[in-house]
Amino acid sequence: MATGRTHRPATRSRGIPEATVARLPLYLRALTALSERSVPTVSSEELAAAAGVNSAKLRKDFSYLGSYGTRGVGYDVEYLVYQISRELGLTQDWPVVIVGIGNLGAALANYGGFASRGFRVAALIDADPAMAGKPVAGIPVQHTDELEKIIEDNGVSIGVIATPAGAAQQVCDRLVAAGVTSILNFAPTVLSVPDGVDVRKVDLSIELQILAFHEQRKAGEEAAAAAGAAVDGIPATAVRKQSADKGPDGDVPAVMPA
Amino acid sequence: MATGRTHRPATRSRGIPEATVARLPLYLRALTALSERSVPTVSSEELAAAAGVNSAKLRKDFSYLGSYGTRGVGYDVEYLVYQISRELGLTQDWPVVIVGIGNLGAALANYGGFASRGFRVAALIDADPAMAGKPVAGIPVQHTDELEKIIEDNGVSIGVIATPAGAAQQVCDRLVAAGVTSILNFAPTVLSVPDGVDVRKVDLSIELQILAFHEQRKAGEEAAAAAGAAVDGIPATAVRKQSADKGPDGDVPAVMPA
DNA sequence: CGCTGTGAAGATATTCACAGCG
DNA sequence: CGCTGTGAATATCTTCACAGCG
Repeated sequence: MATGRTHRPATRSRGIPEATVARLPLYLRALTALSERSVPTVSSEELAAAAGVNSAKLRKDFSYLGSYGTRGVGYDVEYLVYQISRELGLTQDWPVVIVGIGNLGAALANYGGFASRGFRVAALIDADPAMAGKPVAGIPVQHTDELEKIIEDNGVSIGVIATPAGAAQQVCDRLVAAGVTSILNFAPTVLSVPDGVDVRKVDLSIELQILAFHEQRKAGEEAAAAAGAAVDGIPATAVRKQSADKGPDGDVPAVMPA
Repeated sequence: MATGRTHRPATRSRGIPEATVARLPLYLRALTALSERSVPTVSSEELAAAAGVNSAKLRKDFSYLGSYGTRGVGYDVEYLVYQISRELGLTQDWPVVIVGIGNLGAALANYGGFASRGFRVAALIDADPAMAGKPVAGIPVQHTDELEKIIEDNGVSIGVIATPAGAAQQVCDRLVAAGVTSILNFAPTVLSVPDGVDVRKVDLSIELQILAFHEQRKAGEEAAAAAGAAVDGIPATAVRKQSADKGPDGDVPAVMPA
């Protein structure tokens, strides 16, 4: 509540469905691997297997981009690599800033997948004065005070937030005010952003929780009638297990304070 | 192609839709924050705002769990925290191993959100003998040779892979063979796993590419008829931009080799 | 004949809008 | 009267299955 909208409303881009967009990078990676092995063409079946999807889905996805295949043959690898890259906007250079250079921020700075896809780490920013000047992944860390200047000087439109949860919204606001319109958020918080700004979220703990859900299900199926459903009819005045104890700060990833 | 199935087929658990499961952790986090502030009840509207979703969706999500609210009032925070925790399987302890202790692995090991949700880092594993014994986040790193023993001794069913792409499938196979049935994969590769094993993927570079897509779109809308569509009718023998150069190993996050 | 491209069917997910309980 | 819980309407995504091009 307050700062207006929050999530991207499935912007319904040109005509390409969001679900398809989310898979294009997957196809691109598989195609790049083929390209490096100098494979000239692939069938939808082969490429789908390499990307971990089914072939009908892949063909439908590609159909939104245009008719880039050849019936009876398959797809030209190089051609598709180019088309998908272009569609994703990877034929241009995207300067990116990473804010919050703890373990995670450092891992991101070192991540090879960035540079290899048109993303260039323009700057690393941290609130800790002791970090200033220290090189991480060959790039000197700059202090948060410089944030606005860095964004403007480098024409940065994509920002990565890897700070503790408590600092994320504030950093986000500054990034947005300085002109950033896309944010990749690793802090476990919901960010409020104005319309027109995209936020994507990566949350390690959420992924684990989803796994735990399915894991529990599996265990339940095995034990089935074995142990029997012991815990279930809880009185309306709950039981609670591990909610309001533990440290004062909910969910903060223990990266360097920013 | 080869190792059988690949992705989780939307296991369609009890009756709870996958999309709902994916949001439960979000609600849980918001509720935990309220709980810490000793807020006794919330309306769907308030909670939805805190979780960044709309209230109709939230109510529908909760309706799959049961009727835990009170009409005219809202939801009891503590009670809901418990119910969601239980549904997600967080009332039990999940020992987790992290394989690949580079920057990313270390960030994960230090991540507070794990411990706070019933996940316990049972062991850190790395292939580099030089790492063995070195403590990371207070836990001594063990060598890959011990992997099977560690899994069995600790009854681990969830594994986190933070190795370079090249090692991921191999590590995955060993984890699965040793009894792991849920995997969180940070390596930029498609993992093949047998039926019954869940894989979730977190891919930093994919998220950025999705942002770039939308970012490009925004730019395009602004410039609209300005610059005009210059690049488009490319001959079928592509142009390629940045595919087959760069280091020999596609997408590897530059974490410690495993 | 093989494989793409795609309508149409089916499955999921989201949103609306309101009945009905506290 | 306020707010939940939910059928019904809509939107989105996936899968099927096959026409039709190379």
